[in-house]
Amino acid sequence: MSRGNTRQRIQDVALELFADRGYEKTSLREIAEQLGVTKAALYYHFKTKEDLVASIFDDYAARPTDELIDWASDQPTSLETKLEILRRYSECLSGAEPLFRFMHENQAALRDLSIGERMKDRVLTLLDLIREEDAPLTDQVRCSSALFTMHSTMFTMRDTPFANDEKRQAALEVAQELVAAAHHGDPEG
Amino acid sequence: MSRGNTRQRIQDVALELFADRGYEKTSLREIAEQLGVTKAALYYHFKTKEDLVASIFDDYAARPTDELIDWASDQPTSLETKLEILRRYSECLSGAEPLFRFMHENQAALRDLSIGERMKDRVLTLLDLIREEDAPLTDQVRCSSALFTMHSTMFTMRDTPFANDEKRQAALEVAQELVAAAHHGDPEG
DNA sequence: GTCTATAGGTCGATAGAC
DNA sequence: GTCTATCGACCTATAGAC
Repeated sequence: MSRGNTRQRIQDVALELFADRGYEKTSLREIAEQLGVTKAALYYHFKTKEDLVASIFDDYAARPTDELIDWASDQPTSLETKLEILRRYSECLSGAEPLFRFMHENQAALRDLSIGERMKDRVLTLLDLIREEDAPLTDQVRCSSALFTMHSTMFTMRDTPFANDEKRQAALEVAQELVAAAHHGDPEG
Repeated sequence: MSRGNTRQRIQDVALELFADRGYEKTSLREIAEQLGVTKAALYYHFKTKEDLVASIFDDYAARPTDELIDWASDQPTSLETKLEILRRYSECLSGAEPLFRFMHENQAALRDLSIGERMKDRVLTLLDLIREEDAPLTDQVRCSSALFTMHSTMFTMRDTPFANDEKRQAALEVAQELVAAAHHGDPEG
């Protein structure tokens, strides 16, 4: 039962409950109960509730996203690079779907926590990498819509007859199309 | 000070706090304090906290959206109709921007409340009106992305040098473009 | 319509035993 | 590492006076 992986077991149970019921409605008592331990045991591994949720963010979202940003920063700012950024970001998302859904649905709750600001920083950095600074407003909307499309498609259309990977692929396609349209001006050609 | 408009003053202050600090973090005590009354006075006008937030939703979001849906249901399902639906929905959004932002950022908190389900119903109805049922997945993503683009553009890009109406117009343009692409198949022509 | 007062409960967090 | 026991703060909601 209780080996050296307790820390990660706490993270997993916490994420499941956070994503399912929301951050504020999930109490440390519930997390502890589901694990078969007490609240005090949680406090041995994590200093605070915020510390717990931040550690989940670090391990499952911040690290992969930072790697992507690091890679992208060394690339030329061509359309191909942008499309590849989207493709890799799509992979980040699918590797941590419950976490991203959780962050998406709990923006208000996370706003004052460090994780809210840190996630926002990363999305804005990605946005800077795929859009052109002096592009017209419509093109900027296309780029931010591209990122938002990938974010939201995983959570909406949940009761469609399509598989998750199909949806992710379709969202990526639409996102790439939006960025391509923003890259060389008018999509109608 | 206390005339017959107390009910709406409560709604306004509540919405402001809900949008600013989040639903769960806003207590009835705070709302009452900001109004210069006590919690008990709030309970005279609204049976519960959920009742209060539902009344705001009814007055500022449900009613305008239902009118739009009623109108749209009597129209032919042409591309022109769809584009007009988006245009009118954009107006709904701009007429109740703080409320929609609040709902967007507090999905997890509102999920178990009636308002969560009721908003979702309306968005799905709108989605049904602008997409084709047997369209390929990519086109369905385009349509849901169109709605999401309008939703999100008001809240993201908050520190851009563009005015709110400009952004709303740009979001509408991109949304219409997405639905047009979904309507007659391939956007590349 | 608004008040005071409080019931009845949950929360995050800590101290200290084992 | 995990436990029991508890603290102080805060919450929604209600009862009843004015």
